[in-house]
Amino acid sequence: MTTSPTGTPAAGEQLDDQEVAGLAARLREHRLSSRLTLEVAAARVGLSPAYLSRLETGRRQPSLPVLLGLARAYGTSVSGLLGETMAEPDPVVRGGAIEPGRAGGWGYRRAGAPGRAMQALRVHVPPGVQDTVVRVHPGEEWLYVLRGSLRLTLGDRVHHLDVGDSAHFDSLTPHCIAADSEAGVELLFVHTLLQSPGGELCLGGGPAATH
Amino acid sequence: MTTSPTGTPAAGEQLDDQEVAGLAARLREHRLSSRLTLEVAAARVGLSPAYLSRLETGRRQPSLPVLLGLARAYGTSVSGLLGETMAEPDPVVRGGAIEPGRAGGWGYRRAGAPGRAMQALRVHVPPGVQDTVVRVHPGEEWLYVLRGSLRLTLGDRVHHLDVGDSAHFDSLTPHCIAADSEAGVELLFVHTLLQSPGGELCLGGGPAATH
DNA sequence: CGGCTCTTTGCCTCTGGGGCAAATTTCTTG
DNA sequence: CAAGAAATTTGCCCCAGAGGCAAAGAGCCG
Repeated sequence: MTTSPTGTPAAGEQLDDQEVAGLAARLREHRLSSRLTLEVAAARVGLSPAYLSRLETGRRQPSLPVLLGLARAYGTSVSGLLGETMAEPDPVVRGGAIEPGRAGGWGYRRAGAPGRAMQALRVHVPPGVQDTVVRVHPGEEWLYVLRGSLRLTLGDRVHHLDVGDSAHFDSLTPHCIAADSEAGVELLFVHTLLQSPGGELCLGGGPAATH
Repeated sequence: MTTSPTGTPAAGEQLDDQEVAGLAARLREHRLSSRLTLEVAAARVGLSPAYLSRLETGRRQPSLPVLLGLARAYGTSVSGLLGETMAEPDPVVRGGAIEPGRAGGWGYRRAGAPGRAMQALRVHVPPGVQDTVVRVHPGEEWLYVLRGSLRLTLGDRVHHLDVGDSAHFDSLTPHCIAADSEAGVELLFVHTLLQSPGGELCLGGGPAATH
């Protein structure tokens, strides 16, 4: 891109140096933490050490195949290498605004864009409660068991979770939860409503354009 | 790669057609679900419609900058486009010990499925850790203190959270966290990535498919 | 200092990203 | 059904840049 061969006015592009610089750093970090030499690492991915050096110094940027190869070689994901908000060493940097979450009660609160929201609740499910039929809607759900044990049914599979375990699933999957211990179960529940970029919710049920 | 100019025996490379085919499909899927035309979408990312078409039909593969641009434009992450949902039919993640992270002494443990819009981690922040400069990005974050106490700075305000407290805020707010107790602090972290451009495509009197 | 290993840099080649414009297909309408 | 308009695909071309090789730096140790 940048400048087109024919002399294009060039469109808005530019590889967030931020992003790329990070990539370079991360690549080196990964290699070093594995105590590999450029030569060895390069061989692993099928590259020349010289080129790998350039990648790590940010003077070149890998093509997709190479990027994938690197990710695989280092046992990470591409997004990991790119520092895309994911479980990665450096990215673990966020903080939060305080919320008057009262102990024992709920720590529920909504913030930011009203459109798409993430909601978090602390729930206590008493023992006797029968399966809760849960609505299926687009989005994701995540939960973490704080106390007691939980029986989680996802689709046709039943999972058993104890303290410290967590689950992450698509809300479209039919799901229901129930306590699996005498004293019931206490858990943190976070869910989002969003997904699908354009979202078709705006086009009413209409068949939208006959085809 | 492939074959070296000088005549290299060629290293092991090959873009998992699997992966690339998926990318193409996903690109199209995203664009269509946003009801955008090649032309519009291409303009958005700064590409020519023709090229975008090629990407969506898998006859070309995007360079890194382009890939990033596309991900941003469609409100997804690169890993999303690459379908890095990673083998994970099992949505349940067991507790287990937190691994001592390398970067800055942070320790974290993924507590949810990777490659989704919502990410969950269990993090351990050691006591001495200095404030971490945090990047601001669109999305929401939520955290819950499992053990220890936390000092978090949100914008210019400093908050103090103890076990059981939680916080929920917009990721755009400059924020950073630090342990506020001897033994550091352990917390659950959940965050989402949102698409930047508000969904203005389908609301209001938009020409949405007349007919 | 002279060798040894690891990393960076100069230089060169050729692949393939990517634009433009024409061709083709698809949906509308008169 | 043909004329038109809009959207997608394809032919063609060009050059930026991926990526290899080999030589030039850096550290290290005896």
